[in-house]
Amino acid sequence: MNIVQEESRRGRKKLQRRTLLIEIARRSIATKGLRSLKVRDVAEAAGCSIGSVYNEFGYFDGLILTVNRETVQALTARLTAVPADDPLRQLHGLADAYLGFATEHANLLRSLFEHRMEDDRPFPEDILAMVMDAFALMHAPLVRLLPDRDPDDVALLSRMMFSAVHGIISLGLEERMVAVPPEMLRERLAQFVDTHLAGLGVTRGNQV
Amino acid sequence: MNIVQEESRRGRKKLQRRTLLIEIARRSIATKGLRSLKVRDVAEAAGCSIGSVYNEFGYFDGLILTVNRETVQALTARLTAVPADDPLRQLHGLADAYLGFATEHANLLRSLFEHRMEDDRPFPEDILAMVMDAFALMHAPLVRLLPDRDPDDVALLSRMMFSAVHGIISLGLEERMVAVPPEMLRERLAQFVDTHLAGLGVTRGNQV
DNA sequence: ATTCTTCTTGAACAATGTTCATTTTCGTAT
DNA sequence: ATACGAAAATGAACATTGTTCAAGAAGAAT
Repeated sequence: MNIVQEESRRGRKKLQRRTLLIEIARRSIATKGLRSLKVRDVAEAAGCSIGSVYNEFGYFDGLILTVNRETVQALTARLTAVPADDPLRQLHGLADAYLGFATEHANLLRSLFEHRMEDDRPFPEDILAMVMDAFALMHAPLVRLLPDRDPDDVALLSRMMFSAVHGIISLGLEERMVAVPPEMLRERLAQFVDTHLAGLGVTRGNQV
Repeated sequence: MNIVQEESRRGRKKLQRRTLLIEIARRSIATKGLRSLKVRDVAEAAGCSIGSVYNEFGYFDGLILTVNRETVQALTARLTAVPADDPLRQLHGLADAYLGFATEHANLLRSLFEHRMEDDRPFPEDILAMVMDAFALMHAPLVRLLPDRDPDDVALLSRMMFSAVHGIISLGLEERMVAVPPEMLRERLAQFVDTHLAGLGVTRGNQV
């Protein structure tokens, strides 16, 4: 048998269906939320048996984790697409990009952060690492804005800032507990970033 | 029959068991997480039938919601216990109290924020209101620190600040995706509050 | 064509939420 | 005290959903 899956006929079909399953699951999570995702629904929608889902992902959580993995990737792609020319604008761009992604894919993002493993199965390392990396994207522009600070300090600072942004957005987007009215969220977020930067001693025109 | 439940013998027993059920559920959530809470476990631990749980709470989510309701109450109690003498110290106290509660009751707090209703049953209004109230507790001290600002502005500001704190803490406490190392969390949080206040133009000694 | 490997299937099982007819409990009226 | 009836408790039965696996189908290798 060929090692490379894409080259064998069998492998192509398998991969094709794997993609289909993921796509179906993602769509379901995005529209109806993680809680109403069911194996049988996914299998039926994909036109295959329940067992095939298990062949492909091992256990049902595996499918969810795969969707989540791709969610971080999509998020990261969006965040890294933010122009890095001006560090201050980049920070705002990052916050804004996160807000945009969270708005458009609220349920997917929730699935990423709220999904708990069954029993005490370990949470996949790679997803963890990817989320960390995404949250570290504020590091580079902050370093440029704060050249005199201890780098370790800035590293923590950037993750804190991103965590704060995450908190504001994730609570702000909950229609349930509207911490901040959605319309205002965008500008408020920008204001928040500015305020915090001001607190860090960064004033407009301070960048390298 | 007596209207007041506490006064009838039957009512006393009923209430007693209700309390027991809640206590068992809370303990289970706190130690093993929301996902592994099962009706049968709760019923068995309480020494009653499954049906009784349903008699008491209507549906299983009802029990969870009751626990969550009491979680917000406990959180609020802890937050309102923070001394209000000095507004700056109060803000730090609130952030610290939240961190303390989140550390001691990580799973309970997660249950509060992560629990999703089945299908599209509406999220209980009262819990929502209580969470909002808790998040508004930074309002009073901020008003004192920023007497010249538009009150509506300060209202939003306070909820944003609390949301930010929430984000930092909830991500920081996830062992899964350690955004900030736990040991440092406390001092970093204080630093965050200070930085943000500085950005708002508040310097030490600025309070009324 | 034959054989071997791999994948697919879906029935069966297991775990869990939910219902409800029956039984039990218990306050109240006689 | 007894009988009656409302309220509560019960748990078997059911519904839903995750999981397994023996048997069969499909594809690759020779």
